[in-house]
Amino acid sequence: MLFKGDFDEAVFEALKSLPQESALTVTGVVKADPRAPGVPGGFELGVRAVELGQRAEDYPITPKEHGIEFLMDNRHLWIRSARQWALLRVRATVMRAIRQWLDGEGFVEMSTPILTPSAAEGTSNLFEVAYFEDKAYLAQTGQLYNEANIYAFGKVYCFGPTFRAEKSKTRRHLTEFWMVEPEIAFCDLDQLLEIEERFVSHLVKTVLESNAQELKALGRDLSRLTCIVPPFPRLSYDDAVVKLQAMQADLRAGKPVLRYDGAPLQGIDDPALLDITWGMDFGSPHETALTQLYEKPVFITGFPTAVKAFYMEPVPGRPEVCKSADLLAPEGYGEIIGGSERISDPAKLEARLHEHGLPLDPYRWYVDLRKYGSVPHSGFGLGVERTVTWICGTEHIREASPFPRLINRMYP
RNA sequence: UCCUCGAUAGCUCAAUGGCAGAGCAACCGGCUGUUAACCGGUAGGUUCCAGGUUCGAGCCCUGGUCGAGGAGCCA
Repeated sequence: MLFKGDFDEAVFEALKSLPQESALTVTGVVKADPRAPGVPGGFELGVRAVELGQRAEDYPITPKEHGIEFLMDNRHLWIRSARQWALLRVRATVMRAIRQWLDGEGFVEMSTPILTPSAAEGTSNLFEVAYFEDKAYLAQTGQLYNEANIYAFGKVYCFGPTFRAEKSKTRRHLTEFWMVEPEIAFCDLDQLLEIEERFVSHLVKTVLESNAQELKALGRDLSRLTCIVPPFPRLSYDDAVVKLQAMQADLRAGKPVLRYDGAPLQGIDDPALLDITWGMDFGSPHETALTQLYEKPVFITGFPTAVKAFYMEPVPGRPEVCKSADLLAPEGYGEIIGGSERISDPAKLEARLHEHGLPLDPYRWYVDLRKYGSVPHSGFGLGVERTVTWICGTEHIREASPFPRLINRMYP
């Protein structure tokens, strides 16, 4: 805060004309003033002396609305803006809380490789890189390696960037994103879900404690976060399909479909988007609809074995479904966690590889894990940017990463 | 890969097929407890590219390029 009386008229005029984002060193007296904005706010600096560092010229981001292409071209400057600044500070809190909670629960952090050998499972979703005379692929999961790690360390997690070469152009997809993947020995699906709901609740609670001002700056409705405590509702895939079919029928009949709080369902423009029969995987419209039925995140359990990965344990007596669970964030945000109990029997695993048409050779080490002291085990992967997007109540995932990588975006 | 929409001043957007416009930013002046301030003035254009229709195209047609939203796939 500068006052005219504290400065020579000419100096005051010169300072006043400094362009936005010029660099200054200021000296002054800190004082409390309720009118002062910012984070944490309530304090301001009565400036007595100013030393000019660098005078900025034509700062591109002006105090008005900008288009997304322009802002993304100027991402290196956009992160200075209040909203982006708040969002990225929440992201840092989430990343800290992830390690804090897992370390406190006795998990051991294990790095899994980012450069991985030619995966036999379709490489269309993987980024290929030159590896000397050979080819390598950027990892899209560390899970298989973590299954090896648990037999040495019990409870482990890997936490790092992961890569998907999917040609997705939606508000939920990045081609490079951060994922934390815990894996636990002697753990079945029910126990896994208890870990997940405690974990996610801790992340939300830590952000509420650490970033109240940031959430306020983002305009987040805090009541949507303070309610995030265990237990989370569990909905079987079977029941979810029935619910979706009923919702679709009501929409088609013009009957109101209500959210958990009694307000009308949002975001389903065409009832045909909710088409589903048992056996189909969920698309994003299905997640959008289901998540609005609950105040908290909801687990969808027991997906059809056919639409899920080969390593998921089939349900005893009902092999057409597997011990899998996705966690869908509320308010239409959708999947933030995918998890399952893994097959622990070597013969069963080999049979599943065969059913998926996968060669045994690249997975020999993975099958080995079931031959030497195999135990029931489970794990999950949580997407950091999706979680931050949900906690912050943000429209698009690209703002949850400092320098997001999207299908059409590598700069800056 | 598919569907929908879009591209005009530095930025955000207007403009019946008939002179290219506004707000913000910049620059000049006024004002000061402002927070995307306010008042007055100045300057700012290869209307994405290549063709075509027309007396005349920012606008209509064809083909591209780029972007946004969505689908599929997924965290």
